[in-house]
Amino acid sequence: MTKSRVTVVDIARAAGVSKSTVSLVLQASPLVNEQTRARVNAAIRDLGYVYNRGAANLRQTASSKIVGIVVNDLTNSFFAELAVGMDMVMQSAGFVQFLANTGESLDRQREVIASMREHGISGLIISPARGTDASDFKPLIAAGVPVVIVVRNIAGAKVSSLLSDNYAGARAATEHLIALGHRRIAFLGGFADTAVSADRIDGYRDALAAGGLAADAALVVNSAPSRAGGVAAIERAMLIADRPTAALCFNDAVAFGVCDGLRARSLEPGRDFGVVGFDDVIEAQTAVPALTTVSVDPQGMGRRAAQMLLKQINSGRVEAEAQVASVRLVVRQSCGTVAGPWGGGASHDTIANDTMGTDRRQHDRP
Amino acid sequence: MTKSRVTVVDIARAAGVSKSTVSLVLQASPLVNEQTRARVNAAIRDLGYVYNRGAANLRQTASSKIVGIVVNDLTNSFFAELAVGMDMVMQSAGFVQFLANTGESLDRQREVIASMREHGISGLIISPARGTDASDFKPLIAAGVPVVIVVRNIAGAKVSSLLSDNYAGARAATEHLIALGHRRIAFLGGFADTAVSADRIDGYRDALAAGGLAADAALVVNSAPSRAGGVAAIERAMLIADRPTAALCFNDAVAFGVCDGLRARSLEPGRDFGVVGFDDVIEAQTAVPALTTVSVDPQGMGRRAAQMLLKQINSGRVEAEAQVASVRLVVRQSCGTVAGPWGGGASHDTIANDTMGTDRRQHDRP
DNA sequence: CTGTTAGCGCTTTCAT
DNA sequence: ATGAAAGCGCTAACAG
Repeated sequence: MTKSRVTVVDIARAAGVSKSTVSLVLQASPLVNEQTRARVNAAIRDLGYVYNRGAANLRQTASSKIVGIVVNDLTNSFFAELAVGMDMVMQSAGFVQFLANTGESLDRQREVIASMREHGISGLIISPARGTDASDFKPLIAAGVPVVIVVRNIAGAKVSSLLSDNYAGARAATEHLIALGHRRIAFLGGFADTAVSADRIDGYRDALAAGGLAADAALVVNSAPSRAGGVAAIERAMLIADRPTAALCFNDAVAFGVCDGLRARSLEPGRDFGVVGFDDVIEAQTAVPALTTVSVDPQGMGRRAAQMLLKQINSGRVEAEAQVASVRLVVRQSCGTVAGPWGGGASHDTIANDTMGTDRRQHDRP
Repeated sequence: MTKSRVTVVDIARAAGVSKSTVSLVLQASPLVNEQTRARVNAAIRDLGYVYNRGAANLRQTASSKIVGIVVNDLTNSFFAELAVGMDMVMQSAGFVQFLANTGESLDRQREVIASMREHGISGLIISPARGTDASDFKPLIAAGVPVVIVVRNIAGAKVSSLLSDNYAGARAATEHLIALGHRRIAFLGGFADTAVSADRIDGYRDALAAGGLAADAALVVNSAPSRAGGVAAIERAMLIADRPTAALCFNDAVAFGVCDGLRARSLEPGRDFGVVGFDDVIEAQTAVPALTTVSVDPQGMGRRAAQMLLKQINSGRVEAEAQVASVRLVVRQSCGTVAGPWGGGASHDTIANDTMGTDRRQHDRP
């Protein structure tokens, strides 16, 4: 019963005009008579016509209004927020987005990128899985498809990237803990083989050194960057003979886990033990009042990445512009029961509002 | 420098065959000689050919290997997990997915669905924004595009749906609190105008009635279904003259907020005050040991919804099958410091493992 | 302002 | 087992 498919020619016939006129109406061309336009639009409504972008795209030289977004762990609120930020600007720009989660699998990542290419994406934003190689983006950029790498840096990839200032954030956080009088400060969570982790640990170490504190390798404990990982990490950290009194956590999930673990030992995070999280998520800002975090505003970062991509798509130039997202240390006012030597002070105080360096080189598109 | 675009005809020329043969190779047809196939594949590799699914789809009668996923709040971990579950089965099935976040905006939802249709999705999974009307899906189903509604029921929509058993979950949770000796039990968080909220409140009320407890309207307090909302809700609840001693929370985010709020008043959730959350998220399972939750396994639900959709896409029939996802009450072992009259017992104990009703009616596709 | 004509890259009979 | 030709739904010249 349902007609096979309503096409331009159907509506052309119904409106008593030719396909081309219909096409012009569809593109809101000013070259068409008001009367005809009205008749055509009526026919479109009556017949329930839906525009076929696939066909249009085949003919047109313009790009496809589709972008791809690939993330390594959508389960992590940080990436969910990031995706939401991208979604906002992409929707506003009339784009629709493929979204794929790799779960850190390089195979899935490769498949998914290939698939997106076959579907004609005109740009890609990716937070690469661990172990991603710069060469994985070669074909894309060779084909003139702009790519924006976010969150994790890929050395040697000649594409745009947007990274948070992990070194500065970790350093500021550690200095904050030192200023509060802590001498045994742990770095908890995350895997050592990522650039993100390396940068944060560098910042942490340099702050310790600058503060005249020795770096004890035992105080750096790896774990999954999850809440469960945080619980495990703090438990291992507390086994050390000379226990830490504070910790910088790889991310917020780890920090939450550390808080859980502390409470299980009757320690109050913020009073008895200093905790600083990383990769702050919006909602968390109202949630754990005693927790200090290094905030990177994931939604804002997502929006910015999306804008970087759109700029390239619209200009037709693929660039390799490295941007660093600013990062700020947020110290929350401790609430009610929690009060002690630290954390009782400023509310949402910005300690460091950091760099936003820009280093651009661009190559023209062929 | 980069060639305009490599097409089948280019690789046909390079391999010394015709387009049709190349097409056969691409479809892994057995009708083609091993030798030719090899030459063609070599050419494909050499020229860096990428298959154009848009063009293929235009000619082909088959469906598009693209599905749409629309959620109302990706910021909520529940939906992020749901999306991850869907992503898994869609990727495995060789599909790629559009994902859009509506943020409860009906306008955005309409735009996004229209846009996805124009791009030729062959199916849609949607967690509808508040206020979505059944008629919004009419055009889709009229066109033979299968739709699966998840999480929130839309009365009168003649499409498949997958909902969790909110009534049974809320009822079991409330009965659990009653069994622990609570007499003043609040229902915290969520907006009254959603079916989800209504069902949960019904389960809560019926459990109270069955337990011989009066339903005090003051004990039901609405708030945003977020962590911040939970803090607000518990604060309002504690203003009541005859205070509650326990609460069933609209979702996990609210429950976390309630815990935050309790701690701010020096109350320990689980010992001093009974808290039950809803919409349990995987990671949370290891995270808040003292919290009882009604678990709906969002990833599993996402996988199941995706399978429902794929079944319809592959069979070419659009059905209207209502499924109810099972729900279970999980009581976690209280940890360390927390010990008291309740919650000190079983770990991950399944109190209610509920219905999985299935009611199917199907209409043939035109 | 509107109609004609010619493809975009692919699949698909139908011949060979 | 392979080739020739037609056409999917649309846009882009170019005529009128």
